[in-house]
Amino acid sequence: MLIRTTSQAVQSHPTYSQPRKPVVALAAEARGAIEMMGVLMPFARNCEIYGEGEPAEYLYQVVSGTVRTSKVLADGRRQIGAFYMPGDLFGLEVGSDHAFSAEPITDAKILVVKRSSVLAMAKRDNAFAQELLSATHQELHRVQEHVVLLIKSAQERLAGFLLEMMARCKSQQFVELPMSRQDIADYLGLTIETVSRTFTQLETSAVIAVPTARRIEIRNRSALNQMNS
Amino acid sequence: MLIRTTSQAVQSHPTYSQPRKPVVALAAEARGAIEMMGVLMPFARNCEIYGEGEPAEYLYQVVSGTVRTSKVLADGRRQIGAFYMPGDLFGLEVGSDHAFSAEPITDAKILVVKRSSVLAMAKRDNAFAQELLSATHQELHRVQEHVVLLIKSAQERLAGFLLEMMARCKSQQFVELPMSRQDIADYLGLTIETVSRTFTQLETSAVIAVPTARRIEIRNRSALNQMNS
DNA sequence: CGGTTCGTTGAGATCGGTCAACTCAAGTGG
DNA sequence: CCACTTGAGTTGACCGATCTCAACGAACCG
Repeated sequence: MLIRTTSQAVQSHPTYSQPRKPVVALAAEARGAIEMMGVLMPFARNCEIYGEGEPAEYLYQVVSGTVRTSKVLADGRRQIGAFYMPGDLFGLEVGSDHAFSAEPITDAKILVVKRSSVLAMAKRDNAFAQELLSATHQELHRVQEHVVLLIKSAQERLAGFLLEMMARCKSQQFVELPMSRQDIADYLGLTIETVSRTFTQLETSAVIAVPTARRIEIRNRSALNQMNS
Repeated sequence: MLIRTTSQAVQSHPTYSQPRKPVVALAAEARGAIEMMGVLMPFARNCEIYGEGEPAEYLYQVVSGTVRTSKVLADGRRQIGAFYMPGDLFGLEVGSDHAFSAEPITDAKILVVKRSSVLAMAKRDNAFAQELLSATHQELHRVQEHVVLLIKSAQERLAGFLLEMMARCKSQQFVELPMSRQDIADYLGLTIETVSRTFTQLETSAVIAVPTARRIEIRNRSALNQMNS
C-alpha cells in the first residue's frame, strides 16, 4: 500500500557539512548556557542535518526557519515526526542513534551543541539538568499527542494540525505554513489529495479561508476546537 | 465516527487509594535506589492507578502484572498509550499533569515513588539523574515507534505489535497476551473486529497459530519482520 | 442450566487511497 | 513578450481496506 515517491530528494548544496538531532524550549538561563556552548550554523533548504541511524552527537536549537524530522520506511512511505520552529530544541530523542532524520524545510539557522558538552554541563549544573529533563518531557508529551491525532478522521487530524500551528504563531487569525502539502500529509498519515480535499471542505464550511496554499485564515476557531475533540 | 462504549468501565475495588504517572527500566544501581525510596503496592485489575489530568506526584515501576495507559476522547474513542510490564517505569511522561490515565489490566504489584523524592535524588546523584534522563529517552523512542506503527496497514500494525510483545517475552515461540482484543485494538487504532480478522488472516497464512485467544504461537518470525517493513 | 463477557465471523457501508487530468504560478529562453 | 517547462496543488471517478452493525460461538460463573 501507498508507495509514494517522496518528491524532495536530499540535495541542494548543504551550506555546511553534517552535524545532528531534535525538540523543545528551555528556560532563560539554560538557553543562555546552550548559546555559550554551541555554534550557530546556517543550513540550506532540504539539506540533511542528520540522517536516520546516525549516532546522535549533537543537540540542536532552531534559531530561524523550520526543520522537519522524518523517517522513510522500506517501501517509500514517509512519516514526519515533528516540525521545529525558532526556539525549539531537537535532537533530544534518544541516547545513542537518531530514530529520524532531520532536514530544514526552509533555509534555516541552527544552534548546534555537542551532546557531550550538554551532558557535561548537566553534570555540573543541576538546574540545567532539570531543564534538559523538562524539555524531554515536553517532547514526550508532544509525541503522545501526535499518537492521539493519528487515530482520528482526516478532518480531525487537519483541525488538530492547524490548531497546533496556530499555537506557534503570533497572529490568531492567519497561519503561515512553511511546509508543503506533502509534508502535512506525511505528518498526519494521509495522502496529499486527502489533505487538499480536506482543506477545501473546511473552506466550504467557512471554518477557514485559503487565500494562498501556504496561508490559512482561521474564520471559526471554535469549530476547529470542536473537531479536535 | 467510531463511538465505542469502552467495555471495561473503571471499577473493581481498588485495593488502595490513588497515587500516579508512566515508562522504562533503569540500570541496576538506580533501580536499587528507587526501591529504597518507594513503597510496593498491590493494585486490583482495572482499578485506576491515576487519572488523566491529575497532577503527576509519583513515579511507578511495575513489579508484577501489566499496566496500560489510556486516554478517552470526548466521543468515547479510547487510545492506549502503552503497556507496561515487570521492570518498566511509567509516570515519566510530563512534569506536571498526566496526559493519560493508568490502569492495571491484571492484578499488579507496583513500586510507587514520590516524584519529589526522585527529583531530590536526581539532584544529589548525577548518575541517577542520567539514568532518569536515559529512561525518558527510551520512552520517547517507544512513543515515536508507536507513531510509525499507526500509519501502517492493519496487518503491519498487528505484526509490529506481536514483535513488540515477543521482545518482552522469555519464549521466542509463544507470546502470552495479558490484554484483551479491545485493548489491542485501542493500542493499534483499529476496531476489535479488524484485530480479530487480522489474527485469523495471519493464522490462515501460517505466520502464527492461536491455540487460545490470549496465547499466540509464532510460526514464521521472518514473515512478521517483513510485514513490519 | 441461564447469564455474562469475550472473541469470531459475515454482509454492507464508508472514508480515504489510487490514478489521472487539470490549473496555476514561477522560471527559462528564444 | 510569449511559448514552453516544471513543480505544487486541486479536483474527479473509482476502488478497496477498514468500520459498522449484527449474529453467532466459546468460556466462565453462579
